[in-house]
Parts: sequence; structure tokens; C-alpha cells
Amino acid sequence: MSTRAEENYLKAIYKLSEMAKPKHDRESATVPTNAIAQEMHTSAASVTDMIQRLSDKHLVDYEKYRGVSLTETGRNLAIQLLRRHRLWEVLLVEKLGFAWNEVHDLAEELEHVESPELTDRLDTFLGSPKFDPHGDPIPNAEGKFTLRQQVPLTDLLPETLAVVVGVREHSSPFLNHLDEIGVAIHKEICVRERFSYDDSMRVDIDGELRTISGKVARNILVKPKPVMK
Amino acid sequence: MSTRAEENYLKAIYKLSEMAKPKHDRESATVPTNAIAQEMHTSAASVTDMIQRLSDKHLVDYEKYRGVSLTETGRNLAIQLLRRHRLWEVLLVEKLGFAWNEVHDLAEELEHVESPELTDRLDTFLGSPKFDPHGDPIPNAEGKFTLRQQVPLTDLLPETLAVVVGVREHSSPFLNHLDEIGVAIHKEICVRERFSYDDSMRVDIDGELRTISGKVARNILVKPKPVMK
DNA sequence: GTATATTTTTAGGATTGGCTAAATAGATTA
DNA sequence: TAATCTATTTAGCCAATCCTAAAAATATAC
Repeated sequence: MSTRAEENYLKAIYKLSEMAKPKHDRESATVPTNAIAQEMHTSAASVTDMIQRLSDKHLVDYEKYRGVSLTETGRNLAIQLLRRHRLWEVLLVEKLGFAWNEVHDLAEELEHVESPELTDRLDTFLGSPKFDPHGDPIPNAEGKFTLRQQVPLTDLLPETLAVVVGVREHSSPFLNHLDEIGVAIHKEICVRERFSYDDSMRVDIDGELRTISGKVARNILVKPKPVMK
Repeated sequence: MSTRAEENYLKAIYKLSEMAKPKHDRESATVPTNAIAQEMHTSAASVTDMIQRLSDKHLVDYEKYRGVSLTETGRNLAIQLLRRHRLWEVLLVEKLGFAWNEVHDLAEELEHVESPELTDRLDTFLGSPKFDPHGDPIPNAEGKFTLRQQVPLTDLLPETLAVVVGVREHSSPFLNHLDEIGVAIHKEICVRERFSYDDSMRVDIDGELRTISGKVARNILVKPKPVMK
């Protein structure tokens, strides 16, 4: 029904509209043309073009000069793409042995293969994972996300133990850096000291004491461990 | 480097040129425009169009009104597509649990994801299979096919035991029919009687005696079992 | 060996999806 | 409020890939 190009626009609009409105909401926030152009590394004119096509297909609501938002159909499509993307990432990492910073572009290709049957079977084969290798939630077939307690590492008080559950940046340089400092999903981190001046912190990872910059800490998501009394 | 459309043309040309010249040969046989058009369900004019582009890219050799043949580059590309196609089919059947008649169209999509790394890892994950679920040989990374002794079921003499190793037809109706009569890859078949009039035969499958029409028998490939003395 | 039939190519056009440059609407500031 | 800046749209193009109809080349038949 929809082309690759259309699907990529839907994904971009979904992403931007979620960023505009972090809390999961029934409605889709309105995003400006320019933001889409930037996100997709294309010209604003091309965006206007495509948006008009998507609007004709009732995948987005569009009023000239007012920005775009996804219709329910459009959002469901975007969420299914996200589902496929993240399931493929799990296959690539868990089964094929790719590193977590190598799978994004491949999943970007694979997600466009449309087949509910394939998606279902992939999900089953992988054991219906709820999160992908970066800790992002995988929507289920109905488009529902699994919620989870998570905060940026910067929010932890000293002497708190926490488990890494996700990242807020997916760039290869960032993920490589995490590899270098021993941070990975499911690793335990214990905060020793916080420097509020620059949000950097001293932490304990695998028994090693390290300093993590604020820039990095802000992009690590953790789930605090309840303290044993 | 090459688009999806170009890749599909290369595959079609490869297929036709192999059919024209069954023995594996260094050279690629010349195929007529019309044959490609039929194979791809498109118009002859479109074929001429695309062939000119492929010729500009040195993927085919082309002389007006003379037909096309693949260059070495073109043939290598086609063989890599075949490799990916068949590896994906193995994944779909062996790991995801699809039936052998359900995987062709999906593999047709998946094969276009170009990544030597992905292909390699897929191959390793699947245990470097030499044949796909229909018994077709999977070329290795160097493009070499595993050869194997195989003959159409119609070639067997009565009282010969053989193992089904492949099919020469991939249509769903044909594969479904095989399912119905209990024929599957690796099944043993024992020929009891041959009727040369119409090539039909009485065979033993799983201890059950059945009649197989010539049309069906011709499309079943078997490897005769050496007779115990 | 010419007439006819078939195959192939050319010509011209549609659609998708991108671009640049120019025009216009909306937002910001003095 | 007027001037200016920015965001958005329009206009006009381009390339890829398909199409139909017509022309040209080749093959076949008498």
C-alpha cells in the first residue's frame, strides 16, 4: 500500500512528533516541515511534496503552513515499522552476532519487508522480546509499548545501585564509547559521587571506578535497584 | 550500486540464460528481449529501456536486435542475489517455521538487502547450508555451486530406491500437491512400476503405494540409492 | 525472393520522488 | 506597525522506471 519513501516519512514524522510530546498520548503532535527535512536530510520542498501525497492517502493531517501530524492510520503504520525495525535488530544481535552499533542501517532496510506473518514468526522465534538491543521498547502486534521505570544516569543519588536498561543516543561513536568504558545493557552501575557543576559522576562498573561525563551520563538510561535493608 | 529493478532484471536474465544452456559454463547464453519481458511480466519496450541502462553499466553485453548476455560482473551479481535468496529461504523455513511454498515472495524482498557481512553471518548462523528448502543449490561466497547426483523421478527403473533431493517447479499448487501426496525433501521413494505410455508410475512413499502422474514425476528430482547386495 | 508475421526498438508520456530558485506566508523585532 | 527574517510553498526541472503506439529490423512462409 505504501512505498518505501512514504514509510520513511511516516517514521520521521512519528519520531519528531514523539519527541515534541514525550508522554505517550492518543494524539500525534504537529511537526513543522523543516524539522522533517532536517531529520531526513532532504529539502523542505521535497517534504511539502510528499506530505501532500501522504495527506491525499489520509496518512497525515496537513494544513498549509501549519505543519503535519499523523492520522491514526499513519501512526499505526509508523508503529508497525518500529516494531519490525526493533525485532530485526534483536535477530541481528542475538542470533547473527552483530554488535549493537552495527545493526541500525540493516534493520532500516529489513523493516520495509511487509508481512504480518513474517513479523509474527520473527517475534515468536525471538521469544517475543519487549526491548531491542539498545533498550528501546518493541511495540506488540497491537502497537502497545511495554513501559518501564527508567531515568537518565544523571538523576541517581550517590551510593545508588542501578541497572543499565537503555540509551538515548544511537550513534556509533556514542555506542563505541560505551563499549570502551564497559557500559552495556543489563550491566550494573553504582554511583559513588556526583559533580553537579558539569553533571559528571564517579561510578563503579564491574568493580572498576570510572568518571563519566555529563554528556554521556545523560544518555544512559538506568533502572535504580531497590536498596536492601 | 544497483537498484532493485536492475537486480530483478539481472536475476531474470541469469535464469533464462541458465535455462538456455543447462550445463554450467563460463559464458552466459544470449537471451531475447521478449523472453525477459515474459519472465518479468513487463513490456518489451521496458526491457529494451532497462537493458540499455544495464549495458551502460557494463552488467550485460548488448547488441540491438541480437539479445543480451550477462557480463562477468553481471553474472556474479546475479549469483550473489541467488545466494541471498536461498539463504533467506532456509532461515524462513528452518528457523521461522514457514512452509516451503510460502517463502519465495518474502525471500524475493529480503534478497535485495545488500550487505556481505549480513550474508556471511546468515550463512554461518544457518550452518552454511548447501541447498535451500526446495533442494536448489546455494552458491557459496565465491559463487560456486555444490553439484550433486540428481535425476527426474521419471528416469528411475522399477524397484529402485531413491531420496527426494529437489523439485523443478516452485509453484504453490505444485508444492501443495507434493505435500498432499507425502513427497518432501529427504523422503525416500521406491519405484514399483513405470508406465512409459504417459510416464506415470506406481511408487512407495512411507510404506504407502501411490500413483504419480508423469507431469508430477518429471518435476521431482531424486538421488538414487545404491542397492545393497 | 518477396510478402507476411514476429520481434525489437523508438517516440512520447505517466508517475514517483528528488532538486533549486523564486514567491509568499508567518513570526520577530525595532 | 513596519521592516526584516525565517519557514513554507510553488514552479519548473531531472532521473528512474514503467507504459502504449508506431516504426523498423529480422525471421518465416509461400
